[in-house]
Amino acid sequence: MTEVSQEALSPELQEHLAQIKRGAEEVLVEEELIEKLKTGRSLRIKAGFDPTAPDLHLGHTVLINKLRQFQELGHEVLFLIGDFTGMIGDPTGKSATRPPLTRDDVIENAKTYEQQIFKILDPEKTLVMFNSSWMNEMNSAELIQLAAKYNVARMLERDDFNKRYKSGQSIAIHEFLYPLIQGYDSVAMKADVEIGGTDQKFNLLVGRELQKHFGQPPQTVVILPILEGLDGVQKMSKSLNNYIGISEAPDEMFGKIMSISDDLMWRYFELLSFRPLSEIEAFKTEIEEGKNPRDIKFLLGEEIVARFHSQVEATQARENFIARFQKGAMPDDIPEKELATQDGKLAIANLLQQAGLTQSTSEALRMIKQGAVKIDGEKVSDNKLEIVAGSTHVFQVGKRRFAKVTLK
RNA sequence: GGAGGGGUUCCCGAGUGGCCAAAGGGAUCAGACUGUAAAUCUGACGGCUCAGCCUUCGGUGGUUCGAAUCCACCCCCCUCCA
Repeated sequence: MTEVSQEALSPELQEHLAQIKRGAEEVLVEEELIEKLKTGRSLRIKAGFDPTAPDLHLGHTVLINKLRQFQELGHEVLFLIGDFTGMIGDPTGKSATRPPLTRDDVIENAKTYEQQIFKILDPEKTLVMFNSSWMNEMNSAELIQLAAKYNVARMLERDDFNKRYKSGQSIAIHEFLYPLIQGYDSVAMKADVEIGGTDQKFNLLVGRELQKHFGQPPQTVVILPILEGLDGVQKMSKSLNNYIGISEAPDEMFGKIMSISDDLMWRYFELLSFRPLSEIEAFKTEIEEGKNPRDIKFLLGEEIVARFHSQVEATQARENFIARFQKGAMPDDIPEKELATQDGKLAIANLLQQAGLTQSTSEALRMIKQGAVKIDGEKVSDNKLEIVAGSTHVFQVGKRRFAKVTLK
């Protein structure tokens, strides 16, 4: 192994490299990356995204944050939407073949992506691409030639293929094509660097192999960890409902960050904050010396809200949080509803259900029994209470569900 | 084509004729407490005109006073053999 002497690097390059490595699980191969950086040219940074899930959450932004860092260092981001590979679906073992998206769907989803990613990325240095634009041009003979460049034994190195093969579960032939095509994308895009999560490691490495076959220098692979969801255990995902969406309202976003455990907060700081690592270490020290972790969590919440909304809204979100949960105040943006009555009155349980505060009248009755229901701040204990028409009150279920209801 | 295993309430998963709206765990929600929508503890967790009633255990149809549990057919998933 040729050891690259760190001393040979200029301080500027060292800083450059340190930034790229921040939070990254692995950089393969670092020496090659250094060589590329030394040339001083703007590198082509690839990252691939699924065409079906344009609703980004903070988990996705770990990757996007890294892309932004590259942009700040003067490189160009190639944001790839895998509309062709989306037809296959990355093999997970259980997902069936996905319904194909129409051209319009793809364009629509791409727009949604742009709206969201440009809150983080610089549009001037971002190129949005679609892999259908070269894959639709490829004919069967070419596809077979592509397939000939890889072999079954190497494919079976991939962990999930390996497990399924050993345990006798089926692997459809087309599933082998997914890593191949993703790898070929790197060839078509002439990527210098590709970024992906740990679950993508195998696919990213296939890209390197294929580039070599096609006479290109292999891309450097930067592997980022997968962000845990609000529960702190499973990965952040929409289907597990443990996510924070980047287009959520400021109060909601702030509240969700406050709901993560004190332990998980550090993980979020590491992967989501743009603060220097030294500052984050200082926070830890402060807490050890007796500072309330809540106050540090406030800083994280504000930073994230400010990124996707604004500093003003972030400050407001923090103040709202303090007012609502520490002082028990009502929010100032209570949704207003009008409900009709049959005979001039409405039972409390039905009202709560119709106002959307509970899913069913049964749930409403349970909530009353548990002491969770308030009218204008007064706790309700009578589950047969009737509200007369012509009145307006603020109804509350728990600490977070409010509605101002006018009965007609 | 043959043999076998399985489909239970949001998820996992018990339950082989009445004691089953269905154990247990997870998720979720609420209450208490607090330093926060952390942690911890307690409770709730199909629906309704709610001490009662109604609808659920892949689907349809049976047997029975009574079925998630038994029978028939059908649909779907998995494993092994060919």
